[in-house]
Amino acid sequence: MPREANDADAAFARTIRANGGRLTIQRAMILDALRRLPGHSTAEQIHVVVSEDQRNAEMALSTVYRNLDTLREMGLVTAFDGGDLTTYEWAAQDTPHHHLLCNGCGHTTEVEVRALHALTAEVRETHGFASDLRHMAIRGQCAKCQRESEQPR
Amino acid sequence: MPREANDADAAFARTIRANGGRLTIQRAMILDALRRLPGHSTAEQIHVVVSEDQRNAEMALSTVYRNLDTLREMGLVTAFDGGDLTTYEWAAQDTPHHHLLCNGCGHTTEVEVRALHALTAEVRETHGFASDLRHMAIRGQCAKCQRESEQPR
DNA sequence: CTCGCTATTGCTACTCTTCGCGTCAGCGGT
DNA sequence: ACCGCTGACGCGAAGAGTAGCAATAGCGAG
Repeated sequence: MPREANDADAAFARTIRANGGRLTIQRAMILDALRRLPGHSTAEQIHVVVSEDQRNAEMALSTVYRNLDTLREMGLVTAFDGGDLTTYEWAAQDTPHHHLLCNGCGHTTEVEVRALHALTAEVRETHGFASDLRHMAIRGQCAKCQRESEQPR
Repeated sequence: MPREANDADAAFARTIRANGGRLTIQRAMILDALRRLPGHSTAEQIHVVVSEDQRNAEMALSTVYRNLDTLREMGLVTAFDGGDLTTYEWAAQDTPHHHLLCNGCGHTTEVEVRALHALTAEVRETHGFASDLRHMAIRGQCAKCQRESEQPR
């Protein structure tokens, strides 16, 4: 067992307790699955991984959803609703990025946007709101769909 | 019949046809409902309004959803998924605004954010993406939830 | 180590939204 | 004014995600 894992586990437990939560086997298993899965994963995928890892009992799908939501509230997980499925990602290993979501074709592109610092600052000053800009969805029209709608048949 | 209505109807029909769509009675009725309903409305509310207005046949709820989605793709309607229900708004009468969505209490606040111009510009230059910033969701923690998590019990 | 409080789990029922498919009706062309 | 092509409608059912509730199990206190 590498040392990192223990550190991460400890930090995980600390954060959960700090929010008045409990470190259950289910949550530990979800943490594990999230660390194992690269990038965005759906609740269903996480459920499958967790079910394969038969260290303990099976887990209800609703428990997966519930915990992902709880962990998101605690800031340990980021969620992104891409119009179709909702995907989740372990916040610690998440390189901050954003999603360009095309209204036309529904395609999403991951990008990094520098201009968001100004946004964070403005929202904090004017509303005391601490924005979490990981996984923000920016709707609009991608280059391809723009061309198509400008030159109809 | 005021003149505006006819103008709006004509523009509506033009936009729909330009996108290869057809102006059906159902779409006209939804347009009407959206103009009548102030601010954000759910598909269910729109369905109710449309059903009261018995000019024509009833409309299936799935038709309401389908058309709202189609109109959104055409840019005539803006949609916002507030974590619970999805709300829609007639784009023409929509004062551009954004939503601060708290991860903790789930409360949403409508705001206007000036810093978004820079974001639009950056995304257009780097990705050729025409962002539609009406109804953007900004996740984070509201002032109240920040205080609560800083001073636990 | 044991006890008790209460957060969490599993199950099931339910809600919101989308999909598939057969039928209907805009709308462009004759 | 009539035809035909194909987009749109209605209906029924599937899918994703949530809520309610009784039973279970963390975790802090004694």
